[in-house]
Amino acid sequence: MPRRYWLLKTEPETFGWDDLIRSKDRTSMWDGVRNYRARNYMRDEMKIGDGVLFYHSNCKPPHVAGIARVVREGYPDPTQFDPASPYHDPESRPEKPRWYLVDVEAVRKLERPLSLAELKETEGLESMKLVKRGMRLSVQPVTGEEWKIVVALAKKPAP
DNA sequence: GCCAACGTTGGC
DNA sequence: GCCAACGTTGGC
Repeated sequence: MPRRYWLLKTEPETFGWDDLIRSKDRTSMWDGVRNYRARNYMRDEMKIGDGVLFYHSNCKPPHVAGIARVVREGYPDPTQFDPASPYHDPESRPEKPRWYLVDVEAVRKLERPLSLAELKETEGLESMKLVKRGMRLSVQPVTGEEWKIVVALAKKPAP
């Protein structure tokens, strides 16, 4: 089974790379995702050991900050059952949960942040979902080739 | 099941 | 702050 790769978007104001590093075991639940396609990826397709590009959105500039990995596979997002949580979903029942998540663990920070603008200009990433306009999905598959290019790009000096 | 209205995302 | 893209809602 070949390892797969993903990109997870997060707003650094809400939960950023430094928050993941400060988490116990540098690991966190990826909670609060309320989109069915993203849910399906986490519930059905993300496997232990899969690589994750940790992407900061809604900041200046938006960028990939680090590399993480999946350490626990799809299970129900507990925040959906918590009335005090902003992610509470009153229509979801514990016997038939609507929302799933995975746990991710920080692997390492990139040598330098890779801005969206730079990724857009990088050869080989033209069809990466992230660089497509209007791509809002917060959990995206990344191809092995794209992963290699991104990891190698971070080792090069900033343009 | 269609689709218009509306809300959210998120880069710019 | 703007606005394009896109998901969701709800009337029919």
